[in-house]
Amino acid sequence: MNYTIKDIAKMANVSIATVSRVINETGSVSKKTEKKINDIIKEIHYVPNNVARSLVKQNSKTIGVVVADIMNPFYSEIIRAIQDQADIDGYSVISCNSDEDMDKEKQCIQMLLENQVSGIIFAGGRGKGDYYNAHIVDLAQKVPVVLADEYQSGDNIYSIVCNKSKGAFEAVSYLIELGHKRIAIINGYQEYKPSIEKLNGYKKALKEAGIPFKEEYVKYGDYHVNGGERNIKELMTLDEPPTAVFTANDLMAMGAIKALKGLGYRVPADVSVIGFDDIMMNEYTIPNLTSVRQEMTAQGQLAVQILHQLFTGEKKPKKKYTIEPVLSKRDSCRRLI
Amino acid sequence: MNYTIKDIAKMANVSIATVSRVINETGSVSKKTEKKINDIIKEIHYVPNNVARSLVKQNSKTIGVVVADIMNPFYSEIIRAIQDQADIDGYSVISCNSDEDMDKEKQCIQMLLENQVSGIIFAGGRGKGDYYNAHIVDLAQKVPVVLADEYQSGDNIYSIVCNKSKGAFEAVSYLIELGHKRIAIINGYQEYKPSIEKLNGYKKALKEAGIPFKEEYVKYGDYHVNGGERNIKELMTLDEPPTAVFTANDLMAMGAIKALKGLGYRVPADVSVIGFDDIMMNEYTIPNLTSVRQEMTAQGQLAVQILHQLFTGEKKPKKKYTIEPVLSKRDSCRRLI
DNA sequence: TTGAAAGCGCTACCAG
DNA sequence: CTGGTAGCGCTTTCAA
Repeated sequence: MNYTIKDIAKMANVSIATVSRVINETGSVSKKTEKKINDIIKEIHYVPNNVARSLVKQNSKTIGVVVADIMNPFYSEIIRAIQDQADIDGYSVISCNSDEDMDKEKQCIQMLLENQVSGIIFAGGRGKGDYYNAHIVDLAQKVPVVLADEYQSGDNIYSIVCNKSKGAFEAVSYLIELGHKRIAIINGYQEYKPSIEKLNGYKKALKEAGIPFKEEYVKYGDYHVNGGERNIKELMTLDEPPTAVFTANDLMAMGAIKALKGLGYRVPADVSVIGFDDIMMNEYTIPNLTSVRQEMTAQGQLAVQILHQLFTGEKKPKKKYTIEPVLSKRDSCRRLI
Repeated sequence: MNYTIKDIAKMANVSIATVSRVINETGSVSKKTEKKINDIIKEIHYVPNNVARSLVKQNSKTIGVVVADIMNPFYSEIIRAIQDQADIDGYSVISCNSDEDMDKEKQCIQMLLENQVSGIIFAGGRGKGDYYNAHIVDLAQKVPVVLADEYQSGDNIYSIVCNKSKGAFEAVSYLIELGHKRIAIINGYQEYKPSIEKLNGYKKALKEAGIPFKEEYVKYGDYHVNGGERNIKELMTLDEPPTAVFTANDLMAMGAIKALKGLGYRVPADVSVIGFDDIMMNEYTIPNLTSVRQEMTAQGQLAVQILHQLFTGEKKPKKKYTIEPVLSKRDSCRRLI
């Protein structure tokens, strides 16, 4: 059986109002009764009922999180950061997976709303354009929304974006610095906003170095290992196969490395590879993958902080935050000899 | 502003009781009023307030999950399975990370209890012995507890364990089958129950094959990459270095592979390596790691099903379920020539 | 410094 | 088939 403040009140011969006061340290209570009540609380291992509290306070102190797939290391890291920051700021988090499926995403949102979450964080993988975001704009009328790794304008919507164009630019510039001129890109879904940005960064780096852009060095994959394998194989059959390749995420980079080794190329001796996202796994692969880091931890923290600022009103958050990418140099790139 | 059943009642000119009836499909309501109410619900996008419902029903339909670290791929997979199954059975899940720290774990539990979770699932990484589990036994008086990948007796506690001894036995037997005789083990924390089981399986396999057990082939690591690296380096300095090594988890296997390559050995040509857990990452490493799979997905599903059976009373769950390990053969082992 | 009481949104029981 | 209402555990206002 679970004790309630009513039980405590009876045991201490005071009213429930007084008990509530000492639990919440609100209002004044005599030292004596305070001690008595606190002793009882300890003795019976009283656990306050957050459900009741949420109901009366009209505030659940709970944050909802929607990600594509919690098993994907990219999202695991964001979720972990969100949970840690939520812990610090005093929120619980309920999370769910959308698998980038519209219906599932709507189901997630419904579940979170039913649970009266105070705000919802969406983390990545939803850049399917305006149509896709229409329901987010609606949602934001009910509850503040934070988009991590994506931008959407609208009332009550806050965005955290990573400068992907710059990330791509730095990655490709680094390859150029290493002496590479035949640099390919295995990009993400074509016409997908992040892909466009990455392509822009890629082109800009080439342009600044005076290297002509070649359409045949541009491929599009599906962010999975297979996409990396398939595309690198095609690239290596070109008359002038690339000596370096930049991929839109790390899994495709791994696929590329795998395929290259299969074809008898050495990485990085023959071909340099650089990925995007910098998932934890990169420290374990062989060779350790050089990658563009999007600071997922910072994004997750910031997402919670934005909501917290909103709830407490202590600070008015910006509508858009930009996180600068960082190049994590490891062992998969080498100077062209 | 959020609508409540009161609003709906007013709009439909009925009592809130009637509205509640159509929402929950309980009690009889005339077709006509039912339609009227349902129309209004749709029109105003009514979202039921689960917090209020939980309070009166004394049942939150929420499950709490405590894992060591959601970023660890081993746990991500369990969490994902838990979330999927919870979705099917109609529960929300609140999860938190303990980092295998006793205080943090207790904090997690407190948070979950405050949120009135109907049951709590602990997933792995807590096999620190009876002392460590004392508070779990207490907890189980308040709420049913499921331990995934661990056993603990006690009232209201349900366990799912993987037969680790058998897993180790099969792994080592497989190496023996491939002709290896000098087989080392890089185990987990010494005196840690899973480590003891794995060592037993290892010994049993050797014994059945008539291969003498050698103490010098037994090492203990910390489940991290470094542990694998350090230990394999020591092993390779032996007069008779092993031709195959079995590690207690996959990260140590990766560390071992990395160190072996650094020392100039080829994997699997010179040394075969086999891991434990079979995390998703294994499909991406080079070579793909052969590993003992613990069916985390099945464990997560089962954990939720146990709770569900308990809540509905439709079936009395067993106190202990055993999941049989499966050897995932990949590319990191080769026949000894 | 304290208590009584209203009420958060909902379910479930009892009457009609 | 429908409505009135008690009450889930708690916070908060108003009085005392």
